[in-house]
Amino acid sequence: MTFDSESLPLELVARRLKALADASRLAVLGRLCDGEKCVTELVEETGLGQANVSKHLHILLGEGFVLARRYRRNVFYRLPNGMSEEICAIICRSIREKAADEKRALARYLKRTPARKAG
Amino acid sequence: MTFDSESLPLELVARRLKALADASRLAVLGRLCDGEKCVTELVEETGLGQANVSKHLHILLGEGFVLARRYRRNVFYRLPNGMSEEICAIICRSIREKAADEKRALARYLKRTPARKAG
DNA sequence: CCATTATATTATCCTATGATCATATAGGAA
DNA sequence: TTCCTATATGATCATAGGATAATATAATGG
Repeated sequence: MTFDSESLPLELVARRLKALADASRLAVLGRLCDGEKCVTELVEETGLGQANVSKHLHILLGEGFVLARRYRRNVFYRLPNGMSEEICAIICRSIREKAADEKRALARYLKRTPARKAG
Repeated sequence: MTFDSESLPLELVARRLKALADASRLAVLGRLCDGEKCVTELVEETGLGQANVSKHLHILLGEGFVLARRYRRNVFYRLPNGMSEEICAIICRSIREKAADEKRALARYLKRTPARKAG
């Protein structure tokens, strides 16, 4: 089956998706699209608290959405591959398609029921 | 940028991902891979409570992961397109790759430090 | 060693979310 | 209408998850 519920526990899949499904973590990943960044840079660029960023990175690291290396006092994080971009591209596309659908539906509706003055 | 944080609010993307990121909802979607099902069938096949299934379907519907049609007393739900399968395929693949990586790492480790009797 | 900087961790609070039970609504048959 | 079935909704509870502040740990320079 497509969802692999037999071979892979759904809990695992859900956990991995959950790691992505947070606006702050998406913001962090977004900043890492520019390239490797240390925690302090991510804190500055996202406006999130340091502890907060650290924890989000921990979650992302645990699910393999980022890689880390230490250099001197800094820990640099980076995107390991195209996985997260791939997923986000799908989601973004689906949101745009839905918005387009709703726009068309609204247009049809307005065509049926002639415009009236607002208020 | 790859994550589209400029053009699409990350909250929207996160919300859509959250709708997928739940084992019960993945189970429901998995059952729908066979084809259209009514709520009662989904309740039987997943073992979840009826109210529970209804609510999960509501969430999935709201984010466009399922479509619904009423026929007589039943409401039939179905998958609209390949979106969710596509995402789950990526996640499943990434989990398998991670598992394989960890297996290789363990093998290397065992090679370095010779086996000892357990306990 | 101590001081400083960078990151991680812990404790806490608050909100969001999932499960369950009970109830409401919708659709159809008698 | 009344009854039955199918689905949705509301109330409640328990738990998970995110934000923050304070503290701990790690790395380096003096």
